Amino acid sequence: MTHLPYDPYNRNCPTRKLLDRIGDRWTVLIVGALGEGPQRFGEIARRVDGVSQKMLTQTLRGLERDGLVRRTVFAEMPPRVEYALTPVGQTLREPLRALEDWAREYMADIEGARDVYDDAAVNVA
Amino acid sequence: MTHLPYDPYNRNCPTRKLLDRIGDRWTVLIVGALGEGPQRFGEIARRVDGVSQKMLTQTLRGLERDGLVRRTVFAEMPPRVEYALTPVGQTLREPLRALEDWAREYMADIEGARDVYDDAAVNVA
DNA sequence: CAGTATCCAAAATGATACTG
DNA sequence: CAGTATCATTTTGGATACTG
Repeated sequence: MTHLPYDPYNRNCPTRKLLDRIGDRWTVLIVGALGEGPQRFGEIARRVDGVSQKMLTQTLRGLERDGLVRRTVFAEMPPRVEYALTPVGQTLREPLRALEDWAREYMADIEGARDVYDDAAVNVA
Repeated sequence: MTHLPYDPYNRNCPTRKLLDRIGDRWTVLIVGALGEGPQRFGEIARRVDGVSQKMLTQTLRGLERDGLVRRTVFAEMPPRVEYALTPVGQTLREPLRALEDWAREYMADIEGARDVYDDAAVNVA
């Protein structure tokens, strides 16, 4: 029995880890927002529709921890904190953009298929 | 005040919907597995390390509903059911592969940064 | 402004037992 | 084999109140 070329399906493979990393509701959106340039906490909060303060803080901390985002605190009053993608963080933009492009091209099809499927189910019920 | 070129951050934008669609623990992995060819339920279950029967069924049903996967039941005994990506499902492979490539290239960096960050935190504590 | 601390609700996932 | 049904649990996320 030969083994697979590689095993993205085994736990602890890189893909799996990435999924754990970006597979939450906010990470991808926040990286996307920061892709347009460094921004302050409040700006990101306003831009990413629906994030709570808690989730924004938590997600940014996680990204900082992983070296994808740099956090700069200016010793001013009132406080100013700026977030920016690091060079590694920048590299994430491209694959995420590919996903975004896919979404723009196909999500309507998906929703169409979904409606058809649900209608069929209703007819059966 | 000009508006943004497009708003992937607003609820109900395509990107947001895609994230809702694939942003769970199993969808991406299962699509990846099916990318290697049509497979039976049990094969997928064995290949995707850690999926429970329940989650596999649930995820496959969702993908079928959205027109990304086709489910074929053979009237045999014991039952045989084959899952395959639809043409639209196939198109998802490319952006997902981009993400996979990124993971293979950068996840080690991420984990390194994470260790550094955590060590620093410990020293402070 | 940019957080932190708590508490709580809801959603996602897992374990287990059973079936055509 | 390929599911379904149910229950328990683990995560996640949101609301709210408070602070340097």
